[in-house]
Amino acid sequence: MINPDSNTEHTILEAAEKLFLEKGFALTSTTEIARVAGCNQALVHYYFRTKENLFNSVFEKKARMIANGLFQADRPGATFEEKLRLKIEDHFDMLRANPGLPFLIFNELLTNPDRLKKLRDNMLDVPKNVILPFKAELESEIAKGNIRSITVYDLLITIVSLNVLLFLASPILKIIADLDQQEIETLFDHRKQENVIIILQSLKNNI
Amino acid sequence: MINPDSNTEHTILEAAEKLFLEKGFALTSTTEIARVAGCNQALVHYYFRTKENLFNSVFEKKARMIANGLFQADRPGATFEEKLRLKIEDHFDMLRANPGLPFLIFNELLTNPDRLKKLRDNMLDVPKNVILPFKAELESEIAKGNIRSITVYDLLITIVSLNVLLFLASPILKIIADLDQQEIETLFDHRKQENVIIILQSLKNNI
DNA sequence: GAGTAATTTAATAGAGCTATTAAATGCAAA
DNA sequence: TTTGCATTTAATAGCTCTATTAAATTACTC
Repeated sequence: MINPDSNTEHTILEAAEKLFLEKGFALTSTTEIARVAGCNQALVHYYFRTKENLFNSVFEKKARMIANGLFQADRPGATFEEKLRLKIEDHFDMLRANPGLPFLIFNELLTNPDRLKKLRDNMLDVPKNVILPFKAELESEIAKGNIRSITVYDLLITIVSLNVLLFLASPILKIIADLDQQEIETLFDHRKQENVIIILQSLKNNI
Repeated sequence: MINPDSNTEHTILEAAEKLFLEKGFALTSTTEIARVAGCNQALVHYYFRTKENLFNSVFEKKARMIANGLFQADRPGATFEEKLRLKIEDHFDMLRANPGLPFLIFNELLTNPDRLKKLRDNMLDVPKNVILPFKAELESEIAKGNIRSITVYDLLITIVSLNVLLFLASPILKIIADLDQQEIETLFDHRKQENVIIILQSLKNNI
């Protein structure tokens, strides 16, 4: 075929992505990846040499996607409240489109300190590009007395906590509470609005 | 020694607990447990027969602890707000005393469906004993117009999200934001209060 | 169609893991 | 001191996994 973006390579990457997202790095074998991709196990190594390389391809692809999700196009005319609502909802939608991602990230970063340190070094520009502009807007609102005093880091931790834990826990919730896929989707719709309400209400100024 | 609660067995259990909490079931080998416990690898199997048994011993011990944490002694005189505050703080303190627990639970329940189903069957009485009494109080407050309309499940999801994700993410936060242990402890103190504020504010009725 | 390079396969080396076994050691009562 | 039982050790069977290799097959070029 002489590589018109080698279909096999792509198939392997997709199989790996599916399995890594389901079970993490350690519990996924190259043999299983090959089985899902419908090819010989040696081919996985032929295209990616090591399992580690293959994992990094998946991981970096996903990390890039998250980063893109954070660099949202800004809505210039909107009020702060409207901007914040959209930020929360965009973050929520990104997670909903990639529900296995929180598990993968937590699992790998917590069990593999090297990966964590490498990530930190690749992330050095995030504060400047993502956090600082938002920080300025937040502090302006606080100065105007529109919202209570809070750091941008606290607000971010709150958004991430409410949005991420839902997707992390939803496979467990699904079994424990015996929900079908339809009910899970309904829950997601509902929690998206609930998370917005919680955060907006929690910022109100009670002088 | 003829077993005055076999010290070796206990040492192995502690080593296993430490390692399982750090790295989960799959990444912890009985060889490594033996190394940390300072004994021969075969001894791990002599006392617990299988790695699975050993893991269950650790897991059940922790699960029992969590359950005890949920069955709080009630404060009969307190207002609903005060009771809720204490519930959030107790939950937070339990996690703080066992910061590795959320990782262990998520990791094992998400990668091992059997364990999840077994847990569900052991948990059938939790709704009745823990949720229902709280549900009654919550609905009474809503009826009185003291707080906005919300289900007890939403409130619980919010509490768990805010409290759990902090401890799940703190090892990552520690590296990314380059915090020392003192700064982490300060962050925990602060977030405990912040989580209470967020939840109480989010329940306010805005008629 | 021959030749060449890319792709795919089967086979396996080498490492690590769990669990078992048989033998060695420690201890306490008879 | 011997006997019996609990504990500990060394050795290893049997398995799975990653990665490599050499050989086979396919695709493309001339």
